Amino acid sequence: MSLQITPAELEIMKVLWKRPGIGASEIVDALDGEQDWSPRTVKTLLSRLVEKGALETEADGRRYLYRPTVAKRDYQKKEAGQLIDKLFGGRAAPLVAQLADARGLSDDDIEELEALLGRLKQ
Amino acid sequence: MSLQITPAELEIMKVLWKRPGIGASEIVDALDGEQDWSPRTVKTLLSRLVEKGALETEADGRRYLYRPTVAKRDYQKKEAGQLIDKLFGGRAAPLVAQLADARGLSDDDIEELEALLGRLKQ
DNA sequence: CATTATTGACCACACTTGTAGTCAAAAGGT
DNA sequence: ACCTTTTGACTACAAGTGTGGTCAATAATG
Repeated sequence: MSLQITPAELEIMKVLWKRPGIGASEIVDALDGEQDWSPRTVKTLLSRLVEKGALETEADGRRYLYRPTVAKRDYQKKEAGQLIDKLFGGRAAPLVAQLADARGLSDDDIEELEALLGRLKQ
Repeated sequence: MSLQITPAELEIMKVLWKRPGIGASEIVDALDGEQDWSPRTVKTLLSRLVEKGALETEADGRRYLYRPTVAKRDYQKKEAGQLIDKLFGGRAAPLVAQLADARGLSDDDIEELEALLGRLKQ
């Protein structure tokens, strides 16, 4: 299962990661302000996501409730891994270095990372 | 300049970041083993990259020499930034946490990151 | 010099993606 | 019981993408 989620589809996934098990109209509402999509467009994206296996449906009368089949965390992991394989020779450290350079890590970030590294070293 | 480089095009860019200023046939050779593309395909990708402004050309007799207009480093930065904006709420630390979880940082990675954090803290 | 190989310009074509329309069934209001 | 609204199914269609072909000019080679 390759699970190729496009940027537009990802917006739908983000809504459903936050509130799994809602129907199309709630998704349209949740996207209001974020994306300016016709309800038709949202429907198409939902169908494609179901077709791709990224969402599963549960019948609820005349409509479906949608729910991600992939945890957000797993998807993030996969994407992050792909990025470092694609551009950073498979090593994470250079990526972090670029991030630091690109946008500056906040003090909070730095502390969080130090704590994380501490845990990794046991 | 939006500079949207597709995955196939990126393979060409990687070759040229390593050896800027070479011609099409050298690129085909360099890709041999990596990608199994016909020379025609490589030509098309080169044209599109030039069209997009990601490469500049220098005439060399009957052919062109190609050279990236964007440094690899800048491109990496942009991509890393896009990823964390798209999926990690704009914060770098969660990304690093996922990486650590996803593929385990090596001892070298950890050391490198600690040194980096040390520098960032002044 | 005649033939062949290489190169950029242009073209092709199927698949994906963003964005949405049509249609028919069903649900809900009056 | 009708009319309207909502929903999923199917369809559309242009732009982008992967993959490669044709063609004419030119360089290299016999």
